[in-house]
Amino acid sequence: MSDSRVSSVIQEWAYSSQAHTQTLNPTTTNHAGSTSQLTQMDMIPYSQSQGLVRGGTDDRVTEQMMGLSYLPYTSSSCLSNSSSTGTTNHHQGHPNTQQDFSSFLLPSLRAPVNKRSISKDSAEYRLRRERNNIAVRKSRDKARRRILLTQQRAQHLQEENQKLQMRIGQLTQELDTLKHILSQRHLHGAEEGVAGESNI
Amino acid sequence: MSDSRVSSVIQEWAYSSQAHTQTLNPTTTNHAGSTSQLTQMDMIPYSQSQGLVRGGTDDRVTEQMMGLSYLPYTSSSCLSNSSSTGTTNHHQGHPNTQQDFSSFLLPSLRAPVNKRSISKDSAEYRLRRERNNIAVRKSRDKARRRILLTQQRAQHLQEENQKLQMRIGQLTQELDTLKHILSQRHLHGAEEGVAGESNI
DNA sequence: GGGCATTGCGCAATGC
DNA sequence: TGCATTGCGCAATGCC
Repeated sequence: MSDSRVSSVIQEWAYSSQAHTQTLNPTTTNHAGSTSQLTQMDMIPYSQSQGLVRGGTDDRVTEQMMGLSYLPYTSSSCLSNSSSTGTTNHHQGHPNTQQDFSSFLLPSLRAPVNKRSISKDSAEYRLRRERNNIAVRKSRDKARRRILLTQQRAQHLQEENQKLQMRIGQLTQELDTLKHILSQRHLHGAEEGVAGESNI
Repeated sequence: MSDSRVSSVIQEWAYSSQAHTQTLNPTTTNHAGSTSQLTQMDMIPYSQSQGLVRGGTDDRVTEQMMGLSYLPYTSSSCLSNSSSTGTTNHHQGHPNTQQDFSSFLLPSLRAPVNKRSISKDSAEYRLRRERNNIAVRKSRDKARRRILLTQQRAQHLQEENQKLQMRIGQLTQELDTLKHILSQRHLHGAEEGVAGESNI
């Protein structure tokens, strides 16, 4: 769940440093910076934060936190950037004047040199994209259903809560009544006892 | 809330017919077709479906429906399409061989002829995009918080429900006890009454 | 009308 | 390897 913007930006930058030639702004890395504020909440995967809503008692999340996370990443302009075929428009903003420093980066951050030349035109790329798009739609439908179910569950629980509260009120009142009767009868019984004795 | 793909596709197509020159597939309109299946659920605006979870009892939404909505829209390839500056990559897929039929469309569906020539390079465009991006992040943060709160609410309600159930159990038992005592005392009182009379 | 808010979508990174 | 999840930007549309 780690913030993908850092790596993606670096990677994109690395990409651009080897093949792209766009006019971009050197301010993009702020993306990662400003968003890292809302990590904690965002980082909770659905399977954990929602799954079966189990876990115990420490699911509480400080809701107060995370504000302003939507402030402009950099308010940079991010003007265009058509990659090999002008298809992508994401993670723009890295100066083309950038030299290839990828060799100084950790291997994990280095640009995937010739990652099978993701041609973006290749049928394989389109196939993968299309499959991912399907998966994305599927996943989002699932998420929507999950959210809706949670809302309905909360609604149902609230209604049930009210009924239970009312039931408790009834029981309590009934209990009070019986207690009162009992105490009365107790007194009455004592009086009767006295009266009986005086009758003899 | 209506499916935006229809109009967007038409609009994009109209756009392309007047200025763009890409090689695209004429299969895009299917997008609208396949997604219209999951409307009902998707169409519920947060302000209504979640807002203050008020409204009454008709919030129920047929959860059974909507499945397979993630099936491929068209499995079309949607190869690239760098608009004026190669920035966008959405709603692609409209043959450049298309002629301008926009004049035959209803005014509301017609392409916004020279909608101030959304140059995509203009500072105004970037300004609007950036503002929208900020709004989108803000809105999504809000949605995430809302979802989390709903989950926590459901969790809390469930716990409270269990406590209430236990309380009801206690009260019921106590009530039974008192009722038993009362019935016993009733018998006892009757016996005492008989015993007293026979004593006379 | 102008601006922010929502929402569906595709892309890319990453998780599993 | 492939599907699932998630953040992001774009565009359309809703809502003042």
